[in-house]
Amino acid sequence: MAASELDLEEPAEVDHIHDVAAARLRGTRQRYTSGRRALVRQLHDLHGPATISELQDGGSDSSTSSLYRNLAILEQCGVVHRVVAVDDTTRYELSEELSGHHHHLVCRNCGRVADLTLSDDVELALARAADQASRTSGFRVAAHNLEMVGTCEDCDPETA
Amino acid sequence: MAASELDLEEPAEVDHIHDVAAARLRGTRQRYTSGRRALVRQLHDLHGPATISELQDGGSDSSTSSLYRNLAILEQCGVVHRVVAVDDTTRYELSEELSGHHHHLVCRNCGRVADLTLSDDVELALARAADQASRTSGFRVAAHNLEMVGTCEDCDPETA
DNA sequence: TTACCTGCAAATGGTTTGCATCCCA
DNA sequence: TGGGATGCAAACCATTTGCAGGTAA
Repeated sequence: MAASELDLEEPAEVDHIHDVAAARLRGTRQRYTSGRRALVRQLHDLHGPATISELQDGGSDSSTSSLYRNLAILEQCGVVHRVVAVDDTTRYELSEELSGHHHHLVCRNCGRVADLTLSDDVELALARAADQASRTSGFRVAAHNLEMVGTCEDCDPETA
Repeated sequence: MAASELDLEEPAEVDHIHDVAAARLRGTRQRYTSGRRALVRQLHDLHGPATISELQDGGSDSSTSSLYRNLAILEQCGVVHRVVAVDDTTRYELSEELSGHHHHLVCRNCGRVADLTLSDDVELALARAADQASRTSGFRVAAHNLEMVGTCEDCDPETA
């Protein structure tokens, strides 16, 4: 990307994401403040869901309580999605509506989480499995999450 | 099942599970106490992963700290598996080695979690997806968890 | 007779909340 | 200029840990 080194946004998708976020907040009489905008921007730039402390280390200058509050508010309006991975840490990412449908790779050693997009035929198989589960279980299945658990390249002794 | 109404075990699988648990503990110089045995029995009898308070309500007479300690110890020797569902509650179940490979249905309203077994062809598709992810991502994928999220019959307004 | 196990109570740590202040629509 | 937003510090709550008995091998 040839974008500016500064904090200016890359126009295309990011602007759209900001527009959606602002609209969603306006809908409930809330404001798209600079802190919230920075948060959304940060979540967009990352390659996978981030923990609170990763967000703070990543340059967020909001207080911890504001981070939690804003993430909760953005989650309520469907802009942010909360993820709890096997290592028990809570992470946040943009909602699939904004980031596209995907799944996660989780490192069982360091807790790192990366996004993973499945091929269409696997997604189709999952959708059919969801239908079948709806029919046989009494649950009305609305979504599915797949987590592939393993060891990332940094933690894999075989790779080193 | 025509087993006794009392607390006597059903011989078949449960005995095997107790045997495995006892052996695993012995391997690390630990004891299969009555509290641990009761815990394993309780986890076996339930239809899905249970929370600490469900275990306590379900008749466990161990102290809370012993419950946590024993679940951690049993997890370390591969008898118990910890699950964190979307609603943030930590749950425990017998490991897949003892309960068989399965996935979970989660009610996004009440947090209830039920076991779900997928058809072989879906499992095959997932295994292939895991292979592909291993090849393309740098992660060495060792396991996968699928969570179907929806509304259980008790919480579904359409069903009522 | 040494370990291991248990229960109680205190400590921990991530997350939430109360409150006073700040600030934008 | 009023209602939301923020920061700080205190509160909360699930989980962990220290310690002083118990208990089994």
